[in-house]
Amino acid sequence: MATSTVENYLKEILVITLEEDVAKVPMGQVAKVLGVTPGTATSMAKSMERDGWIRYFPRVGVSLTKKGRKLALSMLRRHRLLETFLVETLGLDWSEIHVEAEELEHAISEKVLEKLDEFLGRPRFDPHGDPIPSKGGVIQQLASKPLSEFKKGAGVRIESIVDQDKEFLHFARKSALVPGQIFKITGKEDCADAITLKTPKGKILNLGYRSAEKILALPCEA
Amino acid sequence: MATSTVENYLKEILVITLEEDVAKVPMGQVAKVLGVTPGTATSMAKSMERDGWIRYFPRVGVSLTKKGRKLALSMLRRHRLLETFLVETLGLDWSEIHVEAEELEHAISEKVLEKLDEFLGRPRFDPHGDPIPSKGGVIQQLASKPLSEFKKGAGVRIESIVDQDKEFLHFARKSALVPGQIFKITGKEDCADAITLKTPKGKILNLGYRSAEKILALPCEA
DNA sequence: AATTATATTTTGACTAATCAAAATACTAGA
DNA sequence: TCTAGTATTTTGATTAGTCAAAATATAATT
Repeated sequence: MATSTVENYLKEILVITLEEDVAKVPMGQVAKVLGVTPGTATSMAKSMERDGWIRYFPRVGVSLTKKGRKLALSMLRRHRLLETFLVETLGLDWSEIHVEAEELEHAISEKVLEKLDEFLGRPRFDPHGDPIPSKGGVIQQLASKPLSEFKKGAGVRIESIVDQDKEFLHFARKSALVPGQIFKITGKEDCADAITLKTPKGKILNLGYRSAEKILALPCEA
Repeated sequence: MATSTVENYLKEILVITLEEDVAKVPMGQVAKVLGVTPGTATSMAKSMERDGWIRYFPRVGVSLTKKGRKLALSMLRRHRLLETFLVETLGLDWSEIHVEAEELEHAISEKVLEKLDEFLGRPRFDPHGDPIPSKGGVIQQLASKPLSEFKKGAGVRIESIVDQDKEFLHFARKSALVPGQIFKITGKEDCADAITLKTPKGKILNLGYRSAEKILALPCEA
């Protein structure tokens, strides 16, 4: 049985490998996303390797074993289903759900999760637009990319917001930068580090690259 | 901030003081309900006293401080609201909800709890019939009533014995008719003026109405 | 290649929670 | 009152998870 600390480590390692498409995650990064000192991450890596959750390559990083990946996917499923529940059923604010789900995901049993999934109508995407892994651990990977990588004139549909920062999420929602929303990229100035978006209704929006990188989108008809 | 272990100790101490109407709970009982060794309960008592959750009287027992009682009531509220949710909304089986709520109660925030309460229509009793403490920490005590007034099939928990007659008290104790004891009413014959009770262990007990009127009980799960 | 900077690991220490088993205090019966 | 039995506390040890700071390895720069 994994402790909830172990569950957190596994989930974060999975998210990094999915997002950055790397095989091994360096210890520094593990320490950073989990908010612990590097030494702590190293000692956790050792005990998690001892228990068969991960493989640990000294001075290089860690990767998930089959067993570890399975649990990590289960945690991601819990997290995203809970976020969906918190928004859809309880009406919580978008910006609050991450923290709440972070706690609940360790306490909810497989049985309750299944009931919840059924109650929610077996959703396949969470409120951020991120895919919810199936019960069997299959996760649908989207070929979405940051807004900053689209060309001028392209039509895009927002898929997800990468950043979990409360203020940024709040701003995003205020600006209709939410999953499913469609925009046209009307301007792109590399020198000015700025992108201009336009909604189908004609509303104009300006974003810096720093922000545009945090918003993933798929190409679509404008 | 209390750890979830501390939350569990507080909640169990509260439940005992409510059910048995005592001021101090002996360490042996604390150890038993929490499933730990007596030594563990003692050392927890000391550290919880240090942190102001309880008062610890060596060789006697513990009682809740104002701060401890407040948190204990909040835990009881969480627990009972969650049980209600699990039964009413997700349709879990009655026999499963306790264990599930036991885990979730430590992970759910005040904010989510309020939303859940609202979603459930602010219920005042949980599926077992136990009262749900209000947000402000007020718990409605159920008015107990004589055994003779329950219906056949009801689950009851003995609250008190009205009669002070020595012989009757002796008989009551021999028959396990003591506060806290749980029975199911398996038979009720108005004509024969008789009630049949059954303990969880299957022991059968017959009482006449004259006696049944002297025993006060609360509804509870059988 | 030598030096500097950065990332990682080690070491030693700490807290919370637990157990087993020995020691102690209390209680009830003879 | 003395003793036997029960309840409680102590003691010493263990595990998980953490930090700070020193030590070490690797990478980058001159």
